[in-house]
Amino acid sequence: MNIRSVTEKTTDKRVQIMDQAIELFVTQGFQQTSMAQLSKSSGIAIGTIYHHFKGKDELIEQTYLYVTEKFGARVSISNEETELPFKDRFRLVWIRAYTFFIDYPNYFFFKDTLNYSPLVSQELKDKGSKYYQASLDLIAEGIEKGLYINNNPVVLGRWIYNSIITATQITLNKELVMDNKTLDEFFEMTWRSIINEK
Amino acid sequence: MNIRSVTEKTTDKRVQIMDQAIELFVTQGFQQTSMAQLSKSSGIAIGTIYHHFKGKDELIEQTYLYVTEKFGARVSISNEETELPFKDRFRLVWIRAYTFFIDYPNYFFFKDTLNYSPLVSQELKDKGSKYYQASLDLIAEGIEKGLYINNNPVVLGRWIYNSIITATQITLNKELVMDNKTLDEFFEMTWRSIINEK
Amino acid sequence: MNIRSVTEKTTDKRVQIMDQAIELFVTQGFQQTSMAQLSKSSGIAIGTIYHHFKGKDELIEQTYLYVTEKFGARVSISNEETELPFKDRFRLVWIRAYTFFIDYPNYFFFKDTLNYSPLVSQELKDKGSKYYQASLDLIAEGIEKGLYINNNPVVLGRWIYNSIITATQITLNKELVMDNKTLDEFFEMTWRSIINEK
Amino acid sequence: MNIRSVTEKTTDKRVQIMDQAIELFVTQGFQQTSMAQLSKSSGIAIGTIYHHFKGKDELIEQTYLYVTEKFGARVSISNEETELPFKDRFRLVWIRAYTFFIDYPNYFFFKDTLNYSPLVSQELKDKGSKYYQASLDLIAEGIEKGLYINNNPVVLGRWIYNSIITATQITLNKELVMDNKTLDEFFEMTWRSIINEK
DNA sequence: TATGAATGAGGATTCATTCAT
DNA sequence: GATGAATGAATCCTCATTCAT
Repeated sequence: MNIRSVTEKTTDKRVQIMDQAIELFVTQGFQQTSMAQLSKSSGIAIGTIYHHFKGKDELIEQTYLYVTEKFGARVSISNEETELPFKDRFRLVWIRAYTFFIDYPNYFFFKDTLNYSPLVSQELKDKGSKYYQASLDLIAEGIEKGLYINNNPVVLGRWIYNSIITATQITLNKELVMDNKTLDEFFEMTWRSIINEK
Repeated sequence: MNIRSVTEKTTDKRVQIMDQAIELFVTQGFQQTSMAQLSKSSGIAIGTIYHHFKGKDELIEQTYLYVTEKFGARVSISNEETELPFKDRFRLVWIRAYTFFIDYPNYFFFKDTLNYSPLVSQELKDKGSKYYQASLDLIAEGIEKGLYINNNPVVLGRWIYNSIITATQITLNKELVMDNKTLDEFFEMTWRSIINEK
Repeated sequence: MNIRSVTEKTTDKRVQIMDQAIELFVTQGFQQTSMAQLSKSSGIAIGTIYHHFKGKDELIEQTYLYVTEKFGARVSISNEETELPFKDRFRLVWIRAYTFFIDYPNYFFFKDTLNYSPLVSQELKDKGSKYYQASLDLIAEGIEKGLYINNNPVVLGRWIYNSIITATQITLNKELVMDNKTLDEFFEMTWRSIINEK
Repeated sequence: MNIRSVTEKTTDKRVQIMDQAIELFVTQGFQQTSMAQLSKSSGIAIGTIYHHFKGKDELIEQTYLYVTEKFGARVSISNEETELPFKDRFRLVWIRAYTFFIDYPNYFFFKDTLNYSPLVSQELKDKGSKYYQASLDLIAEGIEKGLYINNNPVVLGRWIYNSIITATQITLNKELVMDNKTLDEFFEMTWRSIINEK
């Protein structure tokens, strides 16, 4: 059971740098975070940062992949769960994505900001999407089975992802106390909006 | 019939500056756009820009209000339309918001980017929201009438706004040819997800 | 009698910067002279330097032209002198070039170093050579009249220029006391090496 | 017959490093060539380079001596040639210096650039000049015999060296096709300029 | 109002050198 | 000897802002 990872070989420094970078990026934004500040607050010499990452852009890109990989790991379906009914698996993934973001708000803000930034190329997004391929397969499965109203995978992907984002934003902004019941209502809102009712 | 406007007093320069600013902000981002470049590409001396706007931050804020006002103007319901059934008015607003973004992609990107930026304070957002108060009232009306499944105005507001954003993104990214039928399906997807079915 | 000049419009700062730059470049070399040091020693803010010159490279280029122009002005033949015999005019130019370098040793070192540097492109050299076009014409005149042994203008140009450089180096390095008699011997050495003796 | 050499003890690495260094220095300049790049392009770890040379300055100095030694070896007069007439020996040395530079253009550019650089101290130049002592002796011999117009060895040394440099530059810049006849004319131009004609 | 030269703090990046393995 | 990760001072350059005209 060999899990390949971007961070696998990394003993220390690389991950240390990225973890601190996320912290600062999220708090202050990309532009507002200087490499000097990252160096100081991580306790790692600025030259060392440049030894591990070609420049600020590469640092951001690598950090994006690092976070996306963690996201993908959380969101996957285990072997035993494969047998569950479609809606249950769908809910599982939806809820796991949501709880991942709630557990790691920084990762959420980091990822969310990057989606609206030219700092992440389409190429990089595609590379990152491999980490949560299983979730994309789930959408495809529904299309094959003719479960959805709209059968365009891009539309569905965005729509579902946006629903998770919205739930997360509301929770993190404390605009609503998100207990289990409310969360499930939210999920049902999403489900209802895409599924063909018999 | 007094229409108050951010741009009212402005004869020329102010609007010229903001229009060019939007162009550059959208193409290059806020940080990447320097005041010097704005001066050069607008043909207005840098000192003059500072006569009209205290600084870069104020320029961004004012431009945000300028765009938001235009958005609000488009999205409003006319007097004659007031008598239409709720769903029709709801659809009208939804479609108008969508077409506004499609007509002015720059305004869309500008607004969308700012939502994820610390450059716009909550205070400013609240100020801007007055321009599309009518749309918020529409949501409130639905709540009063008990039409929705979920009655939290914040959740509803975000959810609906996100649905418009998603449709716009898909169209502008040319991920889908958005003809009238497809667009209406998209609207129905949104409507179905929030409305209490009898 | 309108003399066009690179430095014509310049009131102050541009020339101040270039004069100080030459001083530092000659003493320390191009790479060893930082823009910060130039700013400090000239008393001109670093931003101002960048306001007048796009970057270090342009500063060096412009300074090269500035010096070359001064060189050209010194080396030219006045109207009255046009009537002098060829050898006298030739000597005039040779001696003037030499004394220019002796009067402005910094200009000499600056120009000499740049000749062996990739910092000055061929294009720029050609541009600069316009300033001493009259001297090049003098060489051409001798070729037409069949005075030289070797009739290649490039060879002649280099050879003559090298003779001036050599005399200058020896004088400035104080390897020899260069009185008028010695200098004239030096000139004759050059003359003899290129002229067809009847 | 013990020939001392800078490169004598060197098995491999030292010379490998210097050869690659010359390549880079000539192509890019001294400052533009970083030790890291030298390490990468030579395939020798940066730490190893520092084992063989104290620092960058020493590397340049040693490389200067390495090249100067090669130059000296080429330019020397063999035992059998000692009996030749003065002018023939003079020509032999002049031509050999020229062909050395043509054969090893990199060595030429390297040496030529360093002559105008503060990186090589007078002390080092003197040290290097031992490698071509025989050529300097040839000049002295001419002075003793009263062959020259000008009897200053420094003037003569520079003048002659400059003549070789000029010929080399013209050839390498392809400003002239340098066949044997042209080259000999060039040599005669030099000879004529310094020799007392009976 | 309008102009644009002048300012200098701050940012990204480079690179010679060291040292533990 | 050989290696290359780690260091941080130093460098070039940008840019929001001011102010005299």
